[in-house]
Amino acid sequence: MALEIPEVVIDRLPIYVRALTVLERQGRDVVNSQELGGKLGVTPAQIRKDLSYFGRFGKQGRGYNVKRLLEELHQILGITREWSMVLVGVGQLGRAILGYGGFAPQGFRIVGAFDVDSAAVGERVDGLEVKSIDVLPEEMRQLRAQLGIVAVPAASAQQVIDMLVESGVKAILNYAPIAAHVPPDVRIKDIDPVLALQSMTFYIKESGAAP
Amino acid sequence: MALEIPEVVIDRLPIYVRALTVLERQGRDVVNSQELGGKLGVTPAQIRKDLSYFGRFGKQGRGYNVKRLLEELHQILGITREWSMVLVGVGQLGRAILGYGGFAPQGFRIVGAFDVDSAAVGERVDGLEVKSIDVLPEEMRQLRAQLGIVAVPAASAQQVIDMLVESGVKAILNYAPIAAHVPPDVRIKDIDPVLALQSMTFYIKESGAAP
DNA sequence: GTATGTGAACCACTTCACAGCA
DNA sequence: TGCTGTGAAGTGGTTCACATAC
Repeated sequence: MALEIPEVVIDRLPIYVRALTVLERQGRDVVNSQELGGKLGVTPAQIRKDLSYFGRFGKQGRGYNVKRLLEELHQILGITREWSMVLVGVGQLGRAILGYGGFAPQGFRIVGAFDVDSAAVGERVDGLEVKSIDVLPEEMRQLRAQLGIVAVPAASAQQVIDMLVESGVKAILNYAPIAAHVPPDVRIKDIDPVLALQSMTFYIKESGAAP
Repeated sequence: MALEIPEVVIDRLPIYVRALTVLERQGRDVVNSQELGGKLGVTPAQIRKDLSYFGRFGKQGRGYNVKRLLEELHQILGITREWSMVLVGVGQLGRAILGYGGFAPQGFRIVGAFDVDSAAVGERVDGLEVKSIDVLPEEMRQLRAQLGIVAVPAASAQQVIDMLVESGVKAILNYAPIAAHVPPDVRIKDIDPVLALQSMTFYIKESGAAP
């Protein structure tokens, strides 16, 4: 159980969780690495190796107990508990994030919403009062959110990220189209659909007629 | 110019484009791999190696001409032209995608919107009439969209993806939380903020107090 | 003098293949 | 017998370091 687990491995664990959750809901007791791999487009060996970083969760000749493995993965990823998040940027994108129903069922709750635009401040969106970005630091002392979501324009994103880091946030989900700088103890993941599209067009650029 | 360019390389090109676009707007003529790397959190050697797959765009002793390199990258990625996309799923998430202002400036246009829900069909959202999923195949013959965006619930996502593939779509941006199966000639990229969050909590799970 | 382009060396992740256990 | 767990082998990507060009 070495201390150096590749980040790619950690990135795969949530997809295992997702697939196992489906299996559990279907009432499946056991699954083997072959079947799980088939569903996810991952080789069976990959799955077994990934899991072996954390322990021995399977039974030879049978496979993995779905419920047991799911619990272990929850534990490993730290998603047995609820996580509080603050959102910065309550424009069109920010509102969509606030309204997104996919976070809550997985234990991620948005507990604060902030914006620079004084027009938005004071407004109530999805049950949350939008606060001024200026009060972020003091509000954060109450909220104690460990996660931040950034949904501001590129121009102000780095500044907002600095404020979140300053306020003690340890992980950031960044929707702004910038390569942000954060201290080494802070995690950041970018969500940028345009980048995804731009890399896919490379592979299909010869095919199909232009409009 | 080998035929086997690593996918990771292709995935980085759009971030180079993004950074170079900013530099161009600032009126910068030249940039070297050191500076560009600093902005992006990528080593200078990485950038040079990545670019070397496609040609020699730099000048020794000087660096890269910003405008020239940007044009080359646009060409490589196939983003000199406009791309048409169809959206399937006009729920809360789909509406947010339709309203998202980040696609159009990069040349990605949503030209069709579809839904299973007959209540949504016929409605006009962001200037587009929502059509029934049933007419997707025939509509696609007119629209000739090469890209598809999937914003339907997990339960129907694979089915929708199959239909898009059937209709000739060659790349899919998938917002549904599933590991979809597509033929080898079809590209797919997933956007799932929950997965991003769940992998970050691994690293921060010891820190901070629970609510 | 300075920064690119690139083989070679290095490192990290994936896959293999089989011993070991249920 | 069947499938896990895992060292060892293999593969692919990154970094080095320097010849090359401006």
